[in-house]
Amino acid sequence: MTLPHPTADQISLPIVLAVLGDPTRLAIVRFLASKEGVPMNCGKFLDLASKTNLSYHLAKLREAGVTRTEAAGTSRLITLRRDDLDRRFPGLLDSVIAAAGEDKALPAVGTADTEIDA
Amino acid sequence: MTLPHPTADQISLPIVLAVLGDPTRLAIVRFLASKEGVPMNCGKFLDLASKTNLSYHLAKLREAGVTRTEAAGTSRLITLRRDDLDRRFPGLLDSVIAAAGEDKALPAVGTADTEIDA
DNA sequence: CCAATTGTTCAATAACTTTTGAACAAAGGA
DNA sequence: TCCTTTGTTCAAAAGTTATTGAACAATTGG
Repeated sequence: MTLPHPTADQISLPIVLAVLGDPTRLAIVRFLASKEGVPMNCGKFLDLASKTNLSYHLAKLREAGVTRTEAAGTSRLITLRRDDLDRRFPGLLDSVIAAAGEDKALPAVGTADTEIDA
Repeated sequence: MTLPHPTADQISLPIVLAVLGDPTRLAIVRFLASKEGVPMNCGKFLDLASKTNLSYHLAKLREAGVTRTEAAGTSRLITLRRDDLDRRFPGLLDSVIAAAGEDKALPAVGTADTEIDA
């Protein structure tokens, strides 16, 4: 039931970078970061990709150690592993998120549909 | 003759992250960062990959805007585009390089062969 | 129990990336 | 000029990643 997650020291920098290098996953992470503290389920990301495809990308993020996924009834709660990432790679997550904000080519985080029912 | 490089504002975050997510390219960037100021030609990276393969990876880095490549006789001078990257994505390059230093799974930068003839 | 909700798995496919060797090109020194 | 050095290009092969739809599983509410 409990899904496999790497421990903090198993998190690999190249894997984290490669995982964040995908625009869909970067958008997921930005959205998580913009709502830190608010529990997110997969459905919250449905405007970013199809349900099946989200399952794939969320698994990639989890396996890389970027997110934590916990079962909660029929839903899953997805959170950023900010503590682990900050301990392991200080400043990295913040600079990536800030950089994403600076990249005019990227869509703004938290668009219409995803905003409802916060 | 002059190879194509993106302008600073054409540099894309997801592309930079994806490019740095490859272990060979991350090693190249770490090596460049450890020798900033010292002009590097492709041959300096020959312990990281074959000549042909290096040509491929160095082109990726250049096209992403991470490095600059200038022709110099029969050689090419490769430099990190630190100024452009820092202006565009403040702190990102430094945190990636620092993170690479923290990642015990990555090989140490600047190994034997690459050290000769600095 | 039944139905709805939420998300996963599977197999197929498409698309991209990496790696390789052989052949080529340009510059510079003997 | 010829040879060496340095690096590129090309086509092929191998490997990897992303995307899709159909089928499945688990939980919860009626």
